[in-house]
Amino acid sequence: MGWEQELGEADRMWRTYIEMAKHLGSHLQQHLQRECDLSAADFEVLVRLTESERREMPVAEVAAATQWEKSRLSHQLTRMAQRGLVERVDSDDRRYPDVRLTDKGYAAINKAVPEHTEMVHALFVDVLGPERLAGFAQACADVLRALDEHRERDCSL
Amino acid sequence: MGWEQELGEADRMWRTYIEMAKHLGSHLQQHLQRECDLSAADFEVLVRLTESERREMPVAEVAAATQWEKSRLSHQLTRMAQRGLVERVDSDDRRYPDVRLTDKGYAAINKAVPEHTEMVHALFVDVLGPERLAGFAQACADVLRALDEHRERDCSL
DNA sequence: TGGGCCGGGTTGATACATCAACCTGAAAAC
DNA sequence: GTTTTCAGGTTGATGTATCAACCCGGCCCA
Repeated sequence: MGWEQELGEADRMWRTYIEMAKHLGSHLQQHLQRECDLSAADFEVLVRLTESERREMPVAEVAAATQWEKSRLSHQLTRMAQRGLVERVDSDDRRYPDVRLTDKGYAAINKAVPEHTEMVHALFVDVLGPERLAGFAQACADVLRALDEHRERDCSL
Repeated sequence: MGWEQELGEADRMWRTYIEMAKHLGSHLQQHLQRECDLSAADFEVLVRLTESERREMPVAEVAAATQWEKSRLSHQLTRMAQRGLVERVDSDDRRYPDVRLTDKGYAAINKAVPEHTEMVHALFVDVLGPERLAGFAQACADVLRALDEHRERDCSL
């Protein structure tokens, strides 16, 4: 043994971040589930669909927006369709069907978004305040950039 | 529609955080899976077990450390036991068995931790630098505190 | 001493994530 | 015009997360 007792400052800060991310995520998720009967996955798909004027878009577009694997999305859409939140509709190219938000799905997301947003503000935005929030977001952006660079290096090997 | 086009600064910053958390988490997870054949859940359990001198502790202690539900932990331990990473051993009180790190589990975690730590430094700690890291961690701690307070209010209703 | 209580653990069912294999039909190649 | 190719979608299998139901052995109490 040995290393695990010798956590430096930086590692403890990393753990603080992990703790925060875990708790914040599960809190928001549980709220969504209990109050709106939506999983985080449901919520994400529904939000993307509202970003289309016609409440309908190609599956590939949802996949691009969510950055999910195609199979994950397909399974998710099957479950959501069974629960009546969305429906698959054929488009001109029969290979690539569209997904449409049903009225039920529309009602669900319109109830969920304001509640979710309120929660995000209460637990995150308002806690940090404008300046610290900006700094925090900048830090996140920097980490994201580092991740992209790292991924590029990995691919070029 | 309407609200979804009117994202304020704060909401875009929230999304930046969500993006970062998602990418960073999945990157670390994939690395762990590919290089060490460990899931994030495996990793967490193994780390907690190394925090005991004897590589062994009561299930309840692991549950407390990870803050997992008892059933989640039980399922996880079953799978890890099947793969030979841990084993359940009876303690004096037959109701509450202990979990012990096997040699295979010990080897796995000793390979994984340094790699994981290196990755965390490369992608997070070193990207932010000492001052910004401290600010970031402080922000996380504040959000955590807000979460705790919020949860208390919820319970007292 | 022999019920019944009770806290912690396990099990089962369902939802979600991931990987690999497969299907499908439009468009390219011939 | 037939064959090939191929991007994108679906399906199945396995691992993981969560909830509810159940089990079990020590403890309390009569």
